[in-house]
Amino acid sequence: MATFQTLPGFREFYPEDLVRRNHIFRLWRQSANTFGFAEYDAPVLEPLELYTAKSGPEIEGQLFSFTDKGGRQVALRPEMTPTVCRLVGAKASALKRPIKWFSIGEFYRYERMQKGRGRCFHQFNADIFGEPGPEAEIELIALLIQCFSSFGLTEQDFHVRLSDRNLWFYFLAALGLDEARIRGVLGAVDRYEKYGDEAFKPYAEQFGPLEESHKARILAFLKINSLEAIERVLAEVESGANGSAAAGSMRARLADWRKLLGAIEAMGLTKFVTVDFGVVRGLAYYTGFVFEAFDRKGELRALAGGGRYDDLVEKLGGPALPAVGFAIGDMTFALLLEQRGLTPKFVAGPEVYCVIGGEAERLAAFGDIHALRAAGFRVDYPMKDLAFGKQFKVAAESGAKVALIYGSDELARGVVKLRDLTARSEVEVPRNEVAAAVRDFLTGA
RNA sequence: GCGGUCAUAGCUCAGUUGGUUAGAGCACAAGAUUGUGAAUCUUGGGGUCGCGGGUUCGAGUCCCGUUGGCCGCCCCA
Repeated sequence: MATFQTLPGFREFYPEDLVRRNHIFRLWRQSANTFGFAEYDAPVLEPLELYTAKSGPEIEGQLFSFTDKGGRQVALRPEMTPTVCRLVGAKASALKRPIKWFSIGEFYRYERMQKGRGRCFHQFNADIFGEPGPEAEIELIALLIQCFSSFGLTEQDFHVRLSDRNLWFYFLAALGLDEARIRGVLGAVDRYEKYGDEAFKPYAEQFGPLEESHKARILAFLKINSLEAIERVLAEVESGANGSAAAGSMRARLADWRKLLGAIEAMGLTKFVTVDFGVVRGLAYYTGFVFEAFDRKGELRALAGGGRYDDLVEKLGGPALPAVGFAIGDMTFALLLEQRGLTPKFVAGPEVYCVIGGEAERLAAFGDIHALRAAGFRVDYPMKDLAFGKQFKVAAESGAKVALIYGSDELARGVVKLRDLTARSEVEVPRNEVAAAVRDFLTGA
């Protein structure tokens, strides 16, 4: 039947699908608003260079990119971060600090579909610009947790894994590794959870095998899961040979950790946060704390990810401006809600359904219908004459709480019957009091 | 880019070693029923059997190709 198919990986939202999507967006937006974040939006189509500048030309293979009629190389946006960096960078000196922004938008990546991943998806993005200290991370991690909790998800359902690329850099530098080797090790750490020792293979191929003592210490560092564990490692580094410079940086960094974890505890959110140095996040532009949200059962791919990217605004042509942000994808998140039975089921139907006798009664009903709608009530009625029995059935199935009955008997007496569709009881009200009676009924008066 | 698996009505699926005009349930619509509800009965609309080719007297069924879905690998901003 379908001559034209939906493009592979793209989604269509029928009304019942859009109900669920809107529910998700509504609570995300509400959470961001309660945290004082301002909403923005931006174009879906951007210059290709916006993405190749940040991630290199290889990225183009994963973009919906093409040349437009003006000869411009363009791409559908695969993420929000470069765009928001441009927006903020362009007006940085005029924006009130702290800059707390969020958006909800659709993104496109030319990829093969998998569970929880398609070629188009929506993301909630929240970012704070201009705040170099952990105060920004505190606010964002709290918001991330709220974006999940507001759906009824608990610490049984998800947690936020928190790590720190700064400490990783200081630590690996103390081992005497140069920057290229450090990035190689971080790549292995990123894959370690999935592949175990295999994860170090690419490093070995590029730089030769890792020294055994180094590897043991790296694996121990990877297993850090608490503030106390960080302190133990710090003591080791301080007693190490070329550790003195790195030890100073690590000691200073520990103050940020205390501030961050202290604030999370004060908010009562400790149960949602897991210190886990196995998280480093793949891309190189993160410069400090990084975090990812996962389902507790570990069945789904990442629900959300974020971290600090202090160099990116400047790299994209703006002023030097520290930044932290995170994004939640809608596909995996919807899967989690589905698994936990937390998706809403009902389309918002009418509150009032009008049962109409015939053409003469229809004209009488129209006056009330329009007045009720103008007063803000959701009102529906059959568009063609139907048997009364059928109309009551439709009224009941519509989800309406109340039916208004416009029959010839009633109108002859100057009244309308108001039927309580739940209790199946009726009262008569004078025609000029219909709006008031409906309001009283629906508000429980 | 690679691999596995699947594709019949809006949905879930039957369909015999290849054999008449491709079926059921649900859903939708009409009627029984121009004044009162989730029931019942009757009836109806809806299919190029994903698409293309091949084998055959004959293909939903067998073969090849292709497109698409799902799952995994690579990747994951």
